[in-house]
Amino acid sequence: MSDLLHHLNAPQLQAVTLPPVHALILAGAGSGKTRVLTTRIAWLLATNQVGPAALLAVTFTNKAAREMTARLTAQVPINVRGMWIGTFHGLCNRMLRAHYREAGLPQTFQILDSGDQLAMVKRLQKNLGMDDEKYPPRELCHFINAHKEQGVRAAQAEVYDHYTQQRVDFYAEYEAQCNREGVCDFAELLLRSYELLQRNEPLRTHYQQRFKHILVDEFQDTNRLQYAWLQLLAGGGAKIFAVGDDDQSIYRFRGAEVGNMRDFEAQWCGDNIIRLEQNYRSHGNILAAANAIIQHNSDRLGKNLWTETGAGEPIRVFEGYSDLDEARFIVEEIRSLVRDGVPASQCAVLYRSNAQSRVIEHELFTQAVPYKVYGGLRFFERQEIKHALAYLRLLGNPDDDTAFLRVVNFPTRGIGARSLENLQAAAHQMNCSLYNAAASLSGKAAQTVGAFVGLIERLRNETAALPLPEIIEHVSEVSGLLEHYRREKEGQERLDNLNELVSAAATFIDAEGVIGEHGALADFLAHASLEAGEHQAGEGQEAVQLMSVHAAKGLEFDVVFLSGLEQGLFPHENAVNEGTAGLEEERRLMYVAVTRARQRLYLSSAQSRMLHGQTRYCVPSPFFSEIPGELLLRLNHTRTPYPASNRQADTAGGWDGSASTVAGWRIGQSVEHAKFGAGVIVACEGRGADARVQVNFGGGAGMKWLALEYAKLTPL
DNA sequence: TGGGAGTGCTTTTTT
DNA sequence: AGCACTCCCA
Repeated sequence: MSDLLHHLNAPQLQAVTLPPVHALILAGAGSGKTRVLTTRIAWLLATNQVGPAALLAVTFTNKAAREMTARLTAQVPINVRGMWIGTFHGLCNRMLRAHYREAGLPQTFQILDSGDQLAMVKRLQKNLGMDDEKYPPRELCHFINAHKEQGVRAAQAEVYDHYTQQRVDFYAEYEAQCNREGVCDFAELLLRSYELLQRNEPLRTHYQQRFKHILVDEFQDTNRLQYAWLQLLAGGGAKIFAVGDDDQSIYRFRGAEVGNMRDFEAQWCGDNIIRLEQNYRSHGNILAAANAIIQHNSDRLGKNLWTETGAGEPIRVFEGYSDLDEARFIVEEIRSLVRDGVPASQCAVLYRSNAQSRVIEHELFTQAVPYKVYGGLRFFERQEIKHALAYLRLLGNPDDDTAFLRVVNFPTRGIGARSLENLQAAAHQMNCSLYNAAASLSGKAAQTVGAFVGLIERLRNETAALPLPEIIEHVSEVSGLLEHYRREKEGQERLDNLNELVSAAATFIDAEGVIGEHGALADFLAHASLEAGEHQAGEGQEAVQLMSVHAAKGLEFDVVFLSGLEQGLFPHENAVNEGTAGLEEERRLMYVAVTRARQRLYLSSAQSRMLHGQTRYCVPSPFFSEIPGELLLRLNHTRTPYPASNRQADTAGGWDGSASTVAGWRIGQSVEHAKFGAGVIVACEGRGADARVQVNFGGGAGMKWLALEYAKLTPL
């Protein structure tokens, strides 16, 4: 037990050993947040205050949940299998599986991932004859999800004009269709679990009495519904131990409400606020920069990171002539760092948007530096995997129209669009699933679709007694999936992945044991939806790590390159257009990025950048000026420009009629305007009296078109 | 049915 | 520029 608490600092110790009270732990970057959370759990168990069943610990990602479980197992000799440790979605899924009847769900209900949801929306839209240009499917998905995340059902949704009326009506249709098919989207898992607890008094009392301690990770990322769910569960006296950092709230765009922290502070936790401000990760200069940046935000709960480590190196700043030049600089630095013994995997290149990775990847590739890119397609999102899973879903739940349509004609079985239209019409009329409507078809479609239904029936019978991995093998073979990919020219990788799916199922069985009386299939499918699997990147390998700033949250590296620090890119212009709230979130993102670095931080920008197929001329990010100058070491202009011949140089008179010079002004030139201040010319147009230039004045005035005849510009 | 051409979009992302 | 998606034709 003393071992448990031995290495904690004073505030950490205080947090870990709090009596049973609601508490908010404000944990700065690198302050030992996860450690405090798991040690708190371990301490509660080790001191016999509660048993494992009385604890609920919730995270946002499966990775975080796994890490917590692993650390806990190392700290206390306890079987964590029965404990409620998991993601919000995972725990809600667990609750709904356990009480599917009370929740009004079929026992084998399937989970729609975002892609499935989008497909469902498109299909429904078509069936309802809804204009998909006026009502873009993605926007409808967002509309539905946003409502669910606010706890609002279609019946309660506010309608203020025809446009919302249409969307609310659609939301109602969507709900009805999900219920017919017996499927839940992600937000539905949460909302339905919440409603179940709210409406079902015995169940609510059961869980309220069972859980004595509720521990929440990354509390700043909770949305309204998640917060309400926690409050409901804690309604019977359980104590909420919430760990979070309002300065690292970077998911506002997907519904996270930092306001939950304030509310929790005001309504729940009273004076039980503990700040973890000692940082064990970064050198002093890096922390000083981070603190200086975040101080420009308003309405913070307030926190100041400090470290016992020395100031360390200055922050290196580089301004490239172009994105290519910037990339070349980064890769040269990395090569020299690696020569000096820094592991490549301890070098990370971060960027605001994924599109920026291309140039850097290209340069790394050219210089033969191994690298890994995070982000992109994940295992369970691959086409061949989704196909195989669709067959499996149909075995468990034939009413799953999304799965039905995905594979009814894959591999091709001569079932064309006409047949499917007829089938959908029939299903609509009979108010039943496509699968069940198949029998009512006539003509050729009756044969082809009938054969497909026969195939599914046959597969279901043949696999009834098989273990899960063998079910998957059998279904992949008999459905023709394997044969299809064997014939395909580039099919080997897909075959490998299907093999991998079989292994994944075997691993799953071993790890989880067979849960649920209906066998492992439904559990495995839920697992596949809830945990889409690893991104391509493999951790720990000797490769430079490339990722977006968002993806870097929670990670740390010896050396961090933060690239593309330009007005409009970081902070992103879309965010800036959202006003102060948008800009402040960008600033938090900047804060997250900076605090990823342990020893050395590079901040780089480019004067011109290829974006959406066009060269853009850029002004350095306003975030530069928020860092005290004495922390910075400017490396600019110590090198010669990257040879222009390596990319076509700007020549006067663009092919599309635009110009790169006009009346003596040229793109890229720095200018000063009496009213707007300093800026850079980013575009030229017209001639004579019509001559205009577009100038980027950065944070102050933004982009402006100026008529040269009137505007008073002076070269800088 | 499948591929080739044409069109439009483009911040961040977990479950 | 690059990618996803749609549409149309052989």
